[in-house]
Amino acid sequence: MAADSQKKATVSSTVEDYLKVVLKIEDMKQRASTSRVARHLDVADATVTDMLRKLKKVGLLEYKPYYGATLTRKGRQMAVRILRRHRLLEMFLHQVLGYGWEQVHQEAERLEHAVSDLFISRIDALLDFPAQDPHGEAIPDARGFRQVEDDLCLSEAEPGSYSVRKVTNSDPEFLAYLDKVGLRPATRLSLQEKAPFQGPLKLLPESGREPVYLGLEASRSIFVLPLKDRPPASAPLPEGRASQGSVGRPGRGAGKE
Amino acid sequence: MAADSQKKATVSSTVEDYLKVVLKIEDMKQRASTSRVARHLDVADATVTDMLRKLKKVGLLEYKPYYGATLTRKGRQMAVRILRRHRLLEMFLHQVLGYGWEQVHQEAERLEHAVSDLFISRIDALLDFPAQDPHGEAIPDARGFRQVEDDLCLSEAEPGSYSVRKVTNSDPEFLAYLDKVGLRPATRLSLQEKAPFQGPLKLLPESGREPVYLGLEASRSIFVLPLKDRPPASAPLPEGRASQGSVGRPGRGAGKE
DNA sequence: CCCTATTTTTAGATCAGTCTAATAAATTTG
DNA sequence: CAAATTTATTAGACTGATCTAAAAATAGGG
Repeated sequence: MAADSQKKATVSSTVEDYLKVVLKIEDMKQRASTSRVARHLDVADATVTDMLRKLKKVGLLEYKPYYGATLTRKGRQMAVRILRRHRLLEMFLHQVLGYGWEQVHQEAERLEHAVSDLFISRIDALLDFPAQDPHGEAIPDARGFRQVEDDLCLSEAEPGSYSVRKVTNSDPEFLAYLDKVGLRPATRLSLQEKAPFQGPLKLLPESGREPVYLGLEASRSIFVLPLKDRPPASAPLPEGRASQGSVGRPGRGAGKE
Repeated sequence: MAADSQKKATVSSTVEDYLKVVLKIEDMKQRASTSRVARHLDVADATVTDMLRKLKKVGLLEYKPYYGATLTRKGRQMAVRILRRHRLLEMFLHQVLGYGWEQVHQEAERLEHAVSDLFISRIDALLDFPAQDPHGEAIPDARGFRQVEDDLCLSEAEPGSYSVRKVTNSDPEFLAYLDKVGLRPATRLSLQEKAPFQGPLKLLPESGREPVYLGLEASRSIFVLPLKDRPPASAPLPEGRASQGSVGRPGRGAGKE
C-alpha cells in the first residue's frame, strides 16, 4: 500500500508493442537482439536500434549496442501489464462476444492499447478472474504475478498420454485447423513416438478421431501436460513431473460458449 | 446488395475525429468553420485548415477557404459510422460493464477507433439492438439510418410537463450532478416558467424531490418530450407535437443495471 | 590472424499531425 | 466606407515513428 509514487509515465502504443515483444523474446530465453525484435514487429532493423536507445533513455530497458535489450523492472512491469490486458481481452472476446479462438488475437492486439484500467478490471470480474486465455496461456494477475507453467513442448515430448495445455501461435489459419481436428486446450491425446528430426509428428487426439499430423513448427507451438493415469500402450511415462492439471483455478476453461 | 465497390479506404483515428466533429457541428445547424472545428478538437486553427484541405482532397468533405467544411456523402457515411460505434460502445459499457453514464464517453472515445466491425455487431446483438445510448441519444442503425428526433430543448420549452429525452453534454461533472438530482433520460419533470434570459431555470423533477436549478448552458443540453397527459397547473401544452415517447423500440432503457 | 558474411548502427529522408508567428481575408463598427 | 477587430491561411518548424542505403562492428572459417 505504499502509495503510487510511480509517475504514470504514459507510453505510446508503439512503445507498448516494443516492450511486449522484448518480454516475449526474453520469455523464450532468447537474446532480444535488434534483428529479432525487428522481425517480431515487422519493422526495419534501423528503426529498432533507434527505439531501443530511446527506451533505454526512459529507463524501460537496458540496451547494449551490438548486443540487444533487457527489460528493467519498470519495463517488465509495463510489459506484463500489456500481456495481462491482451489475454484478458482475448478471454472476454471469446466468452462474452463469442469470438473463435482464431479471431481473438487480432482484435485484442488493438484493444489492449485502447481500454482503460477500469475496463480491464470490469471484464476481469465479469469473467470471474480467469487464469488462462482461450489459447491456454496464463493471464498475469492484477499485481503482475505470472503463473509458472510446467508444461512441455510437444516437439520434445516422449511417447505417452497428454492433455493440451496451451497453443502459442496466433496464426488464425493454424488455429482454425487445430480447432477443426479437435485440438484445443484440455484436449487429451496420445503420442506413439517422439517427434522426428524431419517429417510430421503423429498424434492421436482422444475422442476417436483420425490421427493428426503436425510439422515441426506446429509441434513447437503446442504445449502439453503429461497425464499420469491410463499410461499409453507401450512407453512408460517420463517420471516426476506429473503436475496434474490444476495449474490454475478451475475456472470455465476455454470452451466455446 | 450492389456489392462493396467502395474501396475500404481506411482512415486514421485523427481523420475519424475530424469527421465526427464536422458531423456534430452540421447537426447543430452551424457552419463547420475552421475555428469551430478547432475548438471542438482542441487543436490550433492552422492545424484544422491543413486537415480540412486534406480531407477535401480525399473526397470526405467540401471545403471553401474562409468558409468551412461540409461533409460529402462518403464523409457523412463515415462520420455516422463512428457515431454509431461510439454510442453502441457507450451503451455496452453502461449495460454490460456497469459504467456510470458520466464514465462512458471518455472510454468510448478511445474504443470507437479500435474495435472491429465484428465487435460492433456482436455488442449490438448482445444489447438487443438498442435505439438509444445512455444519454438518450439515438444510435444510428447498421445501414447508417438515423432516427429523427422530435424533442425540444429545455431552454426553449414552454411551461408544462415533460419527459427527459436526451442530454447532449458529456462533461462527467455535469452528468454526475444530473444523476444526483435524479435527472436522467425518461425522468418526468415539470416546468413552471420559460427559461429566463438571465439566471437559472427552475425544474421540478417528478418523484417529489427538491426543485433543480439549471444555468442556460445546462438547459441547452437537455432535450425533452412534452407529456400530453396530466397537464401542468397553469399553462396549456404547446400543441401538435405530442410524439409520445416511443421514438425507439422499448429496449432496456438506460437504467443502471 | 585475416577475410568474408552477418548483424548492427549511422546518416539522411519521409510522413502525419501538430505548433507558433506572421500575413491576409472577411466582418463589424464608428 | 474605412478603420478596427476577428477569423483564416500561409510559412516554417517540431515530434514520433518509420524507411533505405551506406558504413561499422562482430563472428566464423581457413
